[in-house]
Amino acid sequence: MSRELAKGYEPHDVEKRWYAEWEDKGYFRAAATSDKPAYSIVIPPPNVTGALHMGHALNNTLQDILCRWKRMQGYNVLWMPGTDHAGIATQNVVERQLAAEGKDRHELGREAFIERVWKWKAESGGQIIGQLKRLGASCDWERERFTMDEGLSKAVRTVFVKLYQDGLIYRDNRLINWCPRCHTALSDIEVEHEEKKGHLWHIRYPVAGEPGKYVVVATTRPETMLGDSAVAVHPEDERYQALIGKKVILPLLNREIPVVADEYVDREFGTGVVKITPAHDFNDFEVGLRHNLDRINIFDESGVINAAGHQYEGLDRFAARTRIVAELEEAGLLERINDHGMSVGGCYRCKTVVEPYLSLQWYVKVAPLAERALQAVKDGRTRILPKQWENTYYDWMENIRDWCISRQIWWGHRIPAWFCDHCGEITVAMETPTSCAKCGSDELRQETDVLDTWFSSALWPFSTMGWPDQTAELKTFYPTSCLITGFDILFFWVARMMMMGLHFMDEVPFTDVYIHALVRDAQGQKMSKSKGNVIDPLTIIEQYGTDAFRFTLAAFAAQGRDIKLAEERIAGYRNFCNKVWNAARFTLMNLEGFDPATTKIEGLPLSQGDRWILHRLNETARDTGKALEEYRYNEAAMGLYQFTWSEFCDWYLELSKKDLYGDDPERKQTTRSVLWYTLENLLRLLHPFMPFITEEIWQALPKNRETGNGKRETETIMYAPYPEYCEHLSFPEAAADMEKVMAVVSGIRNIRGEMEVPPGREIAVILSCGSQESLRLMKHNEGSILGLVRISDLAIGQGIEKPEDASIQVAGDVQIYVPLKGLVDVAAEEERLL
RNA sequence: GGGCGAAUAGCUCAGCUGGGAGAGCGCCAGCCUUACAAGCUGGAUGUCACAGGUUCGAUCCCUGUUUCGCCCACCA
Repeated sequence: MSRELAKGYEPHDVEKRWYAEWEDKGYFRAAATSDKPAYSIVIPPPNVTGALHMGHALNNTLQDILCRWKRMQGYNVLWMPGTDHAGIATQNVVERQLAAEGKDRHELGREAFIERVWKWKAESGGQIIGQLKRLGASCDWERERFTMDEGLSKAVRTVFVKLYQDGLIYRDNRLINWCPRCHTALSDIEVEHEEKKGHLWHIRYPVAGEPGKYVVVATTRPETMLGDSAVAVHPEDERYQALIGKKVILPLLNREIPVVADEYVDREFGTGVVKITPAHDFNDFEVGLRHNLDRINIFDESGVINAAGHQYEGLDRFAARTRIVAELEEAGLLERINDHGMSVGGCYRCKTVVEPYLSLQWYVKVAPLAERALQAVKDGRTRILPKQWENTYYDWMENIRDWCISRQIWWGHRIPAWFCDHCGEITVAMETPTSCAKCGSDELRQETDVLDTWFSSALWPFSTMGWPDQTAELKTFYPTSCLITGFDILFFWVARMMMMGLHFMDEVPFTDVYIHALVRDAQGQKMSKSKGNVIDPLTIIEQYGTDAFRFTLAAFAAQGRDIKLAEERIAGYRNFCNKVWNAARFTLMNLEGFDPATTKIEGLPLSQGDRWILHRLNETARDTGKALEEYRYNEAAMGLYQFTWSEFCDWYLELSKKDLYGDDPERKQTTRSVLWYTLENLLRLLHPFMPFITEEIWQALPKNRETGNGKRETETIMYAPYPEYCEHLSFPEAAADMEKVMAVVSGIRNIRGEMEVPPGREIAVILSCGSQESLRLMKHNEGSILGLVRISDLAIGQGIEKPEDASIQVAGDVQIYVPLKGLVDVAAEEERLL
């Protein structure tokens, strides 16, 4: 029995009701083993600390569309959900809370702090999961994982131990990027470079033993001079030949440092003399290696000058700069200051300016891993779409440097390495060793560092499926079918999953990678809290409904282009939802007592209009599927929009009234069948995009009783088969004719106005054929009703300027009938009017 | 310094393998028409950034220019 639908679509109640139902019934569940073909996607795990933002909304809408579509196509779909422990980010959140209580983590101690983070996670972490549900995400929630849960921790330890044994993990004391606020090392890609205005200070370094003589060095960071252990010139620079091998006096500290010759120096830049600070500059570090220079670390872990800076000890690095510049000037050693643009690196978590910092860290030797990851894409075993991202991927993989994986924070996977204080042996093992394997001492202490968050997420495609155990899930769902993500984590995540997947599973982690755009505001600005231009997806959902929002995102998701989200567009698709809703109401009103089982489309006496809409439905199904195959979400969405509104609603529903309200029972029944069939299939096509409204209407549609006890093949539209192109419902000639009808009706509109149109609500346009002229337009349609227009279509008040305006040149053979009031002879009308 | 992308109606954007310039919103005019005023009907609006080239034909392909945006890079 059909249910009464409310006059306008009210999303909130519908969304809540159906999501609960789907979840209760276990419709999102994937089977570990199944006869059906497998389709799998792993979610890019959002940070536990996260709240749903536009990026998530887009990313997960696109994934959900694919999952729902594949499920309807009969696949055994696994959408693996979960969250990331987000080391630094999460630690920062909890540290801020502590700060608000006037405490810091060191007061608590490591264990208590970690406990506190877990407590926080239990209480308020994972709100994003609830928000994903609001979005309609059809993840298999029963499988939800966390990058620090027991299974994933085991996977992380296994990988670490194996890589260590393979010689792919090592420790080294070198310069890394250090965040003086987070107090941890960062990998190269965790540093965000920004062009900033700075200065180039030209400083005089007196030559030792030659009073009055000095060389001028140019630097953007005068405070680092405290750590200078040389100045360098180019070996072939004629100006400075005499200087090479001599010593200069480091101003302020009055330390003698050598002048070295190194090809690294650019003669053209500045004065051609460079101060060398091996402990605080990546280039200088290399120069220092070549010339065996001291590495003088002048900062503590907060970027405050340490004892090596003598009289400046205790000064923050920027305060030190100010003071050093002032003192140099006082001493007459500051020659000049130039404005100078430069790029400054900031911590990707807290934006603090990072410091090149000398320290002992753990690294992954990535070159061998990268080679395979590179090859897999070149071979096409993994496709990256849009294709232009392949180059970016290649470029990065080809120039990749070793990955610093240790972090000096507490929240994360603690590195499974133990140091023996007696013999210095390092034991790397799955479980805590009881004694040193080398000297037998039981005084072992575990490494305090934890792993980079991205280390555990690199394992996500297989760790979530139970690896290192050989599970049925791995067998069924690995490699995954597709990964959908933003380009911002191509290096952080995608590239590393490729490396780890190939190394540990010997197979790529996914066959397709679809890179989507960034969501910006309507002006094209990146959304950020500081700019105050953030649009909250949940506010949008409240206001317009999830389906409208999802449809908007899909319609905007053109490949390779950022999305500038304009709120008016969302309103437009909210209207579209309402249009679908009302088309359904109209259909339902006319389907009283209709049983789809009794009237199969095949074999019905279809009118031209029937054939046309069935043909267009058929084409739309074909086009939508094809667009989705190619990740052309916007084309799929736009095609459905056009079909629904401009064809089904604007034309077919109007045409159908003639038959539905007419007195030909056969026509009426056929029309009801076509209406039902078209709407039912349209709902299925729309379902991946608009899951809620389509389920609500689908449930209200008359059920096919053929399957027994009034039930459908499936209880939910989620598992109703996705429409495919059917050869026998292809009526190209009907489509061609209908286009002509539309053209003719438009033509008739041109002669309205000066026609006397009797009162009444509708008229039918009937075309009969006779002459050659009309045959050209209407040859298959003798005597049939081709179009129905409302009386208001024939608006009064607009005349014809010239005969060509009446594009009904065949008017002599065309008659307009007004069913309620009799017949208007167009030929006569035209005669009269023109 | 390399690399990538974009420039189409007032606004936000489609336009995939050269031949019709399009959508939504906004604007103007008219409609409370029993599916829908979150709607219906009609209307106005464009040197498709600029300059060359290829072609019977270019928004689309090629070259160059300009303007924006992004990514990567160790020139102090």
